[in-house]
Amino acid sequence: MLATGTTSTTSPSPSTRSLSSSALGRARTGDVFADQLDAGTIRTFNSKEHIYCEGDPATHVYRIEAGHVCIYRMLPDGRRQVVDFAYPGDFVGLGAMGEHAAGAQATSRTRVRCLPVQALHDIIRLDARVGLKLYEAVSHELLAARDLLFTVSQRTATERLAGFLLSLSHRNARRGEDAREIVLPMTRADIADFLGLTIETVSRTFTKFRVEGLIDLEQCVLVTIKDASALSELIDGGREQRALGRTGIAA
Amino acid sequence: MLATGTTSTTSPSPSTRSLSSSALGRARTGDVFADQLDAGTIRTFNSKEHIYCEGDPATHVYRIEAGHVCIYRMLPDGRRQVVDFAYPGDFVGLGAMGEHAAGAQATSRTRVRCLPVQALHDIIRLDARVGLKLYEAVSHELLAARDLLFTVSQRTATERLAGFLLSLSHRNARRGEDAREIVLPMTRADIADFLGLTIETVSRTFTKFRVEGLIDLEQCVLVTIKDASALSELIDGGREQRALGRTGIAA
DNA sequence: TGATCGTTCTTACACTTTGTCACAATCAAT
DNA sequence: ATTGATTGTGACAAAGTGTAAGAACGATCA
Repeated sequence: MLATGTTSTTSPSPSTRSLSSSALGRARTGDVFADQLDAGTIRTFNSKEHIYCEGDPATHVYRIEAGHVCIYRMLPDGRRQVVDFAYPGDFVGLGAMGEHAAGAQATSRTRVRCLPVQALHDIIRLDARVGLKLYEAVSHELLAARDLLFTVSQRTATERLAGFLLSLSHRNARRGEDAREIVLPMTRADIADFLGLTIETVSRTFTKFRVEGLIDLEQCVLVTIKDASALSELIDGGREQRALGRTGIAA
Repeated sequence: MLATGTTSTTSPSPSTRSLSSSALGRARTGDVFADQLDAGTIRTFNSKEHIYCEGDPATHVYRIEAGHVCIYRMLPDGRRQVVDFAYPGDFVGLGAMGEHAAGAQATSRTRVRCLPVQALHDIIRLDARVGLKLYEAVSHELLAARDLLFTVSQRTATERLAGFLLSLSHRNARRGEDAREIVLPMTRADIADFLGLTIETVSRTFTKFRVEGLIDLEQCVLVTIKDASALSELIDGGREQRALGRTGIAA
C-alpha cells in the first residue's frame, strides 16, 4: 500500500464517513508543514470575505487558525456547489495547480496563516517524503469528494441531512468536543448548496427531524442530537436491499 | 504554483470539462511511470470481471492497455455510483491508501498492466519529482471528481447527458479520433449510475436528443453528434441568470 | 440458417420527491 | 424602531422515478 502514516482514518462507516472531511484544497497533512508554518503571515477575514476566488492564481496554501471557511464553485447563472467546509486546523488551497478551481469564503470571522506555494515546492525538493504526504493528503480529499458525490447523487434529502449532521457530530468527537451539541457555522443556503438541495428542503427536513424527536433546534444555529442511532439508521437503513442486478456482483 | 509539467490541461470550458476525466485511482501521469511500466505483468479481464473490488487491499496500480474500465462504489442496498470511466492509457488504482475505496470492473474485454505499489514507493524515494507528479495526478482527479459532483448535484438530466456526450467527444478529439462518432463502451446502467439518473431517464434523454436532431443513435452503442454547438448550449445556457443572492459575490 | 433465450434498451403511465413561489416570522444591525 | 437578511411553512408545479410491458439485439444451439 501507498500510505505511510496517515493511513485509513478509522472512519466510522462508509455511510457516515460520507460527509466528514474533504475540500478543494483542504486537508489534514499531519505535522509535515508544522515547522514551516510559523514562517507564514497571518491574515484575518470577516464573514463573507473571500480568502481567494475561483480563477485566482494559486499563490498560497492556507491553514485556518480560527473561524470557518466554505469552499465552493459557481456557474454563471447562479447555481453553486459547496465542495467543503473547512475548520480550524484544516488546510485550504491544496491541490490547486496553477489557479484555484474553487473559491474560499469565510462563513464567520476567520484567521488564516498563509504559506507561499513556492515554499512547498522547495520543501519537496529537499524531502521526498513531503511529496508523498502531499499525495496522501490530496488522495484523502479525493476520497471525501467521492463520498460527497455518492451522497448527493444517490441519497434522499433525509439521508443527506442525517449524514451531514452525523458527520459534524463525528468531527466534534474527533476534536474532543461534545458530539451532541453541533454549532452550524454556515447558513441554510450553504448547507443546501453542499448537499445539492434547496434551502426550503433543508429547512423542512430539519423541522421533520425536530418533530420526530431526533434533534433539538435552537436559533437555527445550534443542533442538539437527541437520537444519534435513529439518525444513522436513516442514512442507509431506510431502504431495503434493492434488486441486485446491474453489475453482476453478489451484493 | 505547484504544477511543474501537467499544468492546466487547456480544458474546453468549465462546463464541458465537467465530465472529461477523473476516476478513483485513474490518471494521466505523463511519462513518469513509462520506464517502470515494462516491469509490470499483463492481465486480461473479460467484460464484467473485476480488476479489483471495493475493500480489496491496494497492492497494485494498473494501466489500461486495451478495453474499458468502470470505477464505482456501491451501497449494500444496491445503489451504485460510477465515479469514472477509464480508457486505454489511463491509470486506475492510484490514490488508494491501504485499500481500494472503489471497485474497478471491465466493461469490455480489457488488458491491463500491473505495477506493484511498493515499486512506486521505491521510485518516489529515489526521485522526489515522482512524488510531486503523483500529487499532481491525484489533484487532477480531485478536480474531475468535483466537476462530476457539480454536474450531478446542480444540473438537469438533459444537461448531464449533453455534458457527458460532449466530454466523450472531446476525449475522442484529444486522442485524434473522430469527435463526432462516439462509441459507448458502457451500458445505460453505467451511464445512469455515473450521472445520478435512472436508465429510463438516460434512455428518454437520448431519444429526445435524437428526435430533436442533435444526435444519431445506432444500436444503442454508436452516437453520432450532429449538432455539437446545440448540445453545448444545452449545458449551461439553458437557464438564464438566476437571482444573484446567496453568496454576495457579483456573479 | 434459423429458432430460442437472455440481456439491454425503449416507451408509456401513474406517482413521488423535490423545487418554486409566496408570505410570515425571526434575528441582527443600523 | 426600522431595515434587511435569514429562516420557516404552506400550496402548487415540475422533473424525474418506478413499474411494467414490449422491442431490439446478441449469443447459443440445433
